[in-house]
Amino acid sequence: MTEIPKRQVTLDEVAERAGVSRSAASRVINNAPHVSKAKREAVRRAVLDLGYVPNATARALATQQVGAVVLAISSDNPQAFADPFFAEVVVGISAVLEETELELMLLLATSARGQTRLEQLLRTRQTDGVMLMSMHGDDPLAALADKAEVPVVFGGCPVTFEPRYYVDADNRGGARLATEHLVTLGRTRIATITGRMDEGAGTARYKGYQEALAVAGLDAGRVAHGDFSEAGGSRAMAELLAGHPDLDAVFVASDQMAIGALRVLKDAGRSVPDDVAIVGFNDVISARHTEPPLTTVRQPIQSLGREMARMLLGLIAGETPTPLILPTRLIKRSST
Amino acid sequence: MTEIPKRQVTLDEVAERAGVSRSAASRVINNAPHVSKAKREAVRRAVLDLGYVPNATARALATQQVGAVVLAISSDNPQAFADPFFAEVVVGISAVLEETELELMLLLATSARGQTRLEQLLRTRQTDGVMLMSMHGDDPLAALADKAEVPVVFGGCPVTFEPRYYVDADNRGGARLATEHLVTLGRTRIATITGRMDEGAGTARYKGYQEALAVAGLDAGRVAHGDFSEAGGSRAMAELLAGHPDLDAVFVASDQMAIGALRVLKDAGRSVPDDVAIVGFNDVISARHTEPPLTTVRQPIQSLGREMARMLLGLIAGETPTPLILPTRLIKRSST
DNA sequence: CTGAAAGCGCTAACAC
DNA sequence: GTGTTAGCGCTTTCAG
Repeated sequence: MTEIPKRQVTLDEVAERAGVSRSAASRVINNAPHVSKAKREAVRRAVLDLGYVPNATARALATQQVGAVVLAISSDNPQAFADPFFAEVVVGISAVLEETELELMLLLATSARGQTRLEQLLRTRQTDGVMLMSMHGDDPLAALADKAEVPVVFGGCPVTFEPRYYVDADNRGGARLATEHLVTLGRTRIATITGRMDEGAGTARYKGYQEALAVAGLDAGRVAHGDFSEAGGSRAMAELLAGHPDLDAVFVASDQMAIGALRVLKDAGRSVPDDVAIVGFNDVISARHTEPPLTTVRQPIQSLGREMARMLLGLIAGETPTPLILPTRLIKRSST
Repeated sequence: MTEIPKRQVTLDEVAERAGVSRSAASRVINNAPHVSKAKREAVRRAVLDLGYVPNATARALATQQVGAVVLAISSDNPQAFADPFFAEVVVGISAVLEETELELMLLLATSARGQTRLEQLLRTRQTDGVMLMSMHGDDPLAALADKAEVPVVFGGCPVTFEPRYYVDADNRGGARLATEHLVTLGRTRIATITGRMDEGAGTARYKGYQEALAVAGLDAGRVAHGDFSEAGGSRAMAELLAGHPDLDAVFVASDQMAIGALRVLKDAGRSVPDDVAIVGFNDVISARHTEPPLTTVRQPIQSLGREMARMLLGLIAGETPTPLILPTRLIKRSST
């Protein structure tokens, strides 16, 4: 570990030390052509000796490229980000970005302040690109983002429109998978607890449920709406039990809600899976530890992050990527 | 929503539009003194008309302040960040930063590349400050960070040294609380599953366990080491059962590990809490859904994030904060 | 109170 | 292959 230089070492110092002009030094550092081998070496040594690291800000100002992209979560609820889901997305994004020179900035746009910040980010190109996850349907920022000059990739597809660039999990397919599984098991009175219907994931999963039942010729009328939260799942399950006491299976649009539903079922004296079979969605860690362990649909969350980052990189490089739908698959455990 | 200006609007344009000099415009925007009320107004209007937003990069170059701080997670395991713990920390940090002009950059320094990046960040003041969570004990970066010119706040206290500035949860106190609770319940053969002993949280919790047993005059010899993971918890529990079959309680240093331990106990035919009482640590969401629900020690994770951010802000402002220990408390559920 | 001028550190045309 | 010269957009002395 070399000593820590007190002040910023400038390119001029490197050039002087190496006995070359500043432009030569600059060329070497950005390994551009038109520099003799000798000077190249001299500059290299000077860089090492002096511990030179280019000033990113100055470079950004000169090149008009910021060197950073932002992951923006636009939500009306500050706690939304606490969902382990995002941590996984971030891991995926970060893995891809680590191989580039780009930094990752995180923007939790929940207050009016944050929203304004995100808006400015989109208007003024203070970032090289943004990955946006918008958590409620009528988010005006989402529409604005899709038209912004700055490259924007959506994580998940908003319910109100289809963005130019996005990557999403196959929510509809996953839901169909889950529901078909219930059908295969011989269940005939299959209910569903939906997620928020103003989120793309919520509507898509509901659609998948309907499709599967239509194909099987079964009634898709046993529906209660939740909000992806555990408490919401409990509420919806109670509602279902009251309105459709005959149900023998439930496709629940998220594991969190399934956990809530499980408790209500238990309190009502219905055994899972004997009386009622349950399938969740997401395969969060706790899905393995419920009683009984939850059959659920797994979506490749880290891949989601990775692909978002890759798509953004492509966009920045001037490519025109096409939207990407990531496959989901059924994880069978004992709740069915 | 005003129209989106195509190009960057510059300060000069604002000045021209307002009919004042650039310096005057600049002063208004940074609300510095020495500007007549009339010009102030004119500039304000021009800003609004043109939709001017200052170029952060240029400003950063001129002021030598980046306008961004970084949260760096230094770890040997890329998956470490997937722990919901971090998501919560980020929520806390973000809440504080939202009230400032500072952006948050996220650096998951897991590969050699990331490590280098973090190192450079510390050497060259390319950031206004860093919050560092170092996930393994002998991290050379941690020591380097503590001596860096850049303001650095630690999240959690490393084992090898005490940083100048850090905020941590009261791990030792929490562990003592948990263990004392077991003592109060009349348990006398109390074992522990520790976390990684190269992390501050691991050693501190172990120390708390030892202290509580010393005070009670009980034997603190029933120890197995885990690594904070669920699988590690299972392994350690099996080891404990083999070596100390007489145990009647276990203080487990994390909920994840407790979940693993619970399963092993169940497989071994020991009932919880009748045969063996269990206390975990962290109060993660899944702790509420284990069978039986887990008694655990809650630490204020979001506060941890908030306080880290506040401390960093103080440091940047030139203050000299003192380290902060956040209180923990026991959450009683049915596993004890 | 006001404006001109000199940078911040780097890149990129442009002539040689 | 080489160095000189303008900037990038903003802040900040410094005279007036």
